[in-house]
Amino acid sequence: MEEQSISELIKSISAKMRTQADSEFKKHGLTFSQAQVLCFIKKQKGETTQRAIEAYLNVSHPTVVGLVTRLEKSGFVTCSRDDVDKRNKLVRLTDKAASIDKKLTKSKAEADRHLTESLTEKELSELTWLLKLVDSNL
Amino acid sequence: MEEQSISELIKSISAKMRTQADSEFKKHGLTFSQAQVLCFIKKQKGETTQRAIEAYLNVSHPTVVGLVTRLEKSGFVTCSRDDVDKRNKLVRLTDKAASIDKKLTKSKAEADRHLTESLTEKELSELTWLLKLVDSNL
DNA sequence: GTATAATCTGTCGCGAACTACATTTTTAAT
DNA sequence: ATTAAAAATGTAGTTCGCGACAGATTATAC
Repeated sequence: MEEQSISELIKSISAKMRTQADSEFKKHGLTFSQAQVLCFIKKQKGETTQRAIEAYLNVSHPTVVGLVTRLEKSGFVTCSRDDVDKRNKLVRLTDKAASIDKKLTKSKAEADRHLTESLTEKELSELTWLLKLVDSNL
Repeated sequence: MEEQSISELIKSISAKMRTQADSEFKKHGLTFSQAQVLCFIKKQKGETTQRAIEAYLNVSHPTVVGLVTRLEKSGFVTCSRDDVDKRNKLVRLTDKAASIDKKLTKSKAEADRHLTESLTEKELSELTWLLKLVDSNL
């Protein structure tokens, strides 16, 4: 209980956060990771490649394959080959995904709010800055 | 790239950290989570229950079942029923686990060091304090 | 003392993440 | 132009994490 290392702390927070976020996104038939993907595609104006998702999420490519496959199966995206560069797989939002976009943004904000509700504005910006520093050096 | 929320930051750091830690512990035939379990049992003087592991790691009980099962299979722990309270499953370190104990502690410290090498002492203690605050309010 | 509730463990099915290996396509080198 | 390297995706197999449900044991309430 008492002596938790920084690695263990981050792991613990991350796990709890994901569990709560998953439960929040379950309303829409999504997980936190899947919602991240949808929001990213939206930012890319509705179309992107798996490689770009991989770079954004900082995960390995087999992970992205799994995410996109499940999103396609549940009707949130459609996929096709890029005719210009056939290595690329284009991933596009469906109307179904576009229609819940605002709710997703709201749920994401809610997840963040819940995570940091015990912090003051100053503490939050301090924490954000420190985390970005750690992240950029990994 | 630019606007990463705090939830996404923590997720990203946690994933990278775990990947690097897993690779560090691979030398001993272990994962980061498994090493956490072994270190906890050691702190409990070599014997504990699954329930205690669950509380320490902050994970669900099916997760612990899996961890303990795999640790047993690879010979780091042995299990038996508690005769006093037959609901409890006692988990004990084997000689094999005890013999690498110091190396594990070292590897854990190394994982932490790597995670925070970009921070000053002051920043590190500030970060630790903030993370503990967030964790305790989840 | 018996019924009820709480506790601990187990199983099932799933999502997400990894590594390692393979395939296809494009780019670069010579 | 051929060959070699790089890039994007796919597959197989493993671990870790979850929720939901079930079983066995202990504690509690009455």
